[in-house]
Amino acid sequence: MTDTADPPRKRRGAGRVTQDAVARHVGVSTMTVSRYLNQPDQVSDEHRQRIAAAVAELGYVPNLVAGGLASAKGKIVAMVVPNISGPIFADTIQGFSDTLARHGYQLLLASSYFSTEQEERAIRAFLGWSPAALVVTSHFHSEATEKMLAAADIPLIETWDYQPDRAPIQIGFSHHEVGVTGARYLLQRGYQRIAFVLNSAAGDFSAQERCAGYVQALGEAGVSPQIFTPAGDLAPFEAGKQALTELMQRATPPDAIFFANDNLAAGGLLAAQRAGVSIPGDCAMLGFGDYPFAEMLMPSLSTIKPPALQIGVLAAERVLQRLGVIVTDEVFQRLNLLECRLIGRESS
Amino acid sequence: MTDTADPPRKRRGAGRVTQDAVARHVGVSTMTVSRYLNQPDQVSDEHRQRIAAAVAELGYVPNLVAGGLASAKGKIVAMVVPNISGPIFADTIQGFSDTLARHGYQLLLASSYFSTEQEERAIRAFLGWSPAALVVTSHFHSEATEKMLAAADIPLIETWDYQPDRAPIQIGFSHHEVGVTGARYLLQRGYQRIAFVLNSAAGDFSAQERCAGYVQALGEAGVSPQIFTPAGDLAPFEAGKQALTELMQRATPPDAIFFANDNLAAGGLLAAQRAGVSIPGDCAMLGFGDYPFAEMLMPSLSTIKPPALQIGVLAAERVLQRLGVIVTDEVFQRLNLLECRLIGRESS
DNA sequence: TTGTAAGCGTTATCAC
DNA sequence: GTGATAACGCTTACAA
Repeated sequence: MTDTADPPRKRRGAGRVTQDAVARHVGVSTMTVSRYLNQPDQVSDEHRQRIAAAVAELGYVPNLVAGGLASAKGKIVAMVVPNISGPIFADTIQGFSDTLARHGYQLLLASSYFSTEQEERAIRAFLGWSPAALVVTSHFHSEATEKMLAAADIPLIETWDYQPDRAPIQIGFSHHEVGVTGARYLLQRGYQRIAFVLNSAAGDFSAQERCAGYVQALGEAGVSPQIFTPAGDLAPFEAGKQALTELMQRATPPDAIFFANDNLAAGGLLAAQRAGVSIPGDCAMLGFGDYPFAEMLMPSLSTIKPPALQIGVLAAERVLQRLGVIVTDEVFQRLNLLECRLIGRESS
Repeated sequence: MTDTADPPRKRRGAGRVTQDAVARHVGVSTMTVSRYLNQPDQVSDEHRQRIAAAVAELGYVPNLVAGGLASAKGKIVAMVVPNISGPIFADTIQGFSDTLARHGYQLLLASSYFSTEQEERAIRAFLGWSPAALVVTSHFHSEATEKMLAAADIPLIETWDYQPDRAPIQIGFSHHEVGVTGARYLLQRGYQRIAFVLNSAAGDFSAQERCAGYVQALGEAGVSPQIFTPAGDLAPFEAGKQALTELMQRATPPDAIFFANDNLAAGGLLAAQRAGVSIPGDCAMLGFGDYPFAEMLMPSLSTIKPPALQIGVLAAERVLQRLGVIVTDEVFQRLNLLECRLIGRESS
């Protein structure tokens, strides 16, 4: 005998196969089935096999909502990124999601479009699902968000940023260092009049940090910086065109340009070709981001590649460590400073 | 007086502010608070205001997990895509996520990498969260997946595909039509020897459908097709280079090439420049996808743009309609055939 | 190793 | 318009 009686028809969860159904099918209590699912070691061999068979036969799918409510912690992790499309964060999301999935955790995702208000809305909604952890981008949040995060008491990770003084887990790189690296690279290759082109989006603080690094490196080499700020209302690609055109018309045009990102650089490259400026002969170019098209341009674009995928993977690993899903011997690393990689191509 | 007594210290949900706390703070029952949240119309003005104040003061965040368990339907929608990064699906995810968020629904996301097995795993995990709806890519699923989906009894949407005969909601476009459109466009512009370059990834059935459309259109015009199949182990960009090199060495080289996607075309473009083949003078080029770099290439790439963002937005809208969140007068559209747009640029 | 009992925080139902 | 009560399906705590 396996089954006992028809379960009385209930009002809600219409016909869903429950743990209880499996338990009765096998002839054990629901706790044994629950243990089979969560701590199989504590279940006898015989029960393990019979429960496995029943699960398959009945097509039982554990109700994670009920489990989450009972245990006050669901196997779900929430992430807020500025945007999903766009060349920057997609790899981070991908790495994060895949690593989580491998360990049975699911990803709850929303985008903020660099608005702390939208971020706040997303986080408020997320917290309702009692996620096991929360991952955000950068350290810039609204006051209400900070309050919620403090009250939530779950692992919090800030990515694409590195603020050692802040409490959350930090996973990112130094934009300042990127500026230094790029500038030194151009200096080493013999360029003397190196300009920096800022992003047209005024809110891009990271770009300004990269610029500061550039200024420092040039200062150390005794070279005077030359910063170009595009009109704020232009799309980056157009802003890059504008920058190149205006810079090359100056009395002493630069012999190298460090663009705040690859979109700007691509615009610059195109404008250069149209204007008959030889790259890198007349002027070298360096971007940031290693967007997918960087190697497809003519000439291919030298750039600095941020560890986008690695940030996502590491964020997931730190989350899983904090949750005890992954166990390591090492001390837990709250601060994770990753490195960018300079990729020299034809444009420099 | 507002508060009554300290809530007894419970074992689990450590210190979380509950609906009950809000109710006691105001002096009503939890049901009134619940109604305030879900059907505010049924709550008196006075209570509405006092509850609103209490919610703000206490920092109450509704526990959606508990709500989901009680009502057997959470405000969460699950989506499986082949990949998150990559130029194809990111826009769809973005549009889907944003539209959902605007209506208070959250996105649960996973990627399948075109593996029905991984898709099955993701869907199994998702169903545990009783999502309000499920969105997948294409109609190709494992048997077990089909069974689960049938049993789940929630709105199911298949995107980036269009199979009128299948039961789920369909949102996509006709790849065959894309092939026809592209070929006719090239014919109209006077090209006579038009080649088609397939994708190097053998599993790309959509590309083969586009190719079939190309063959049909050429047949109707009395032109014989010329299909090039790259080596299967090459990355698309490299495959494109190979294709161009070999095609241009033939006795009668093509005067136009229709590439299965923009990555292939970009490779072809680069190889052409290196080989001194003038584009579009010696040979025109047409791609598919309108990847971000298409307009940045030299010459800029003519291509066919799929409605990626629109697919995502429409998927969300259909979900929300089916759930009754959005109400329209029109009859519900189960079949949604969208159109691609041909973007003529310098390469043709 | 297994079972019993008591919640987890919300909503459906029905009564007032 | 409001409230009492009983689920929702699972896990924690404790007992055997």
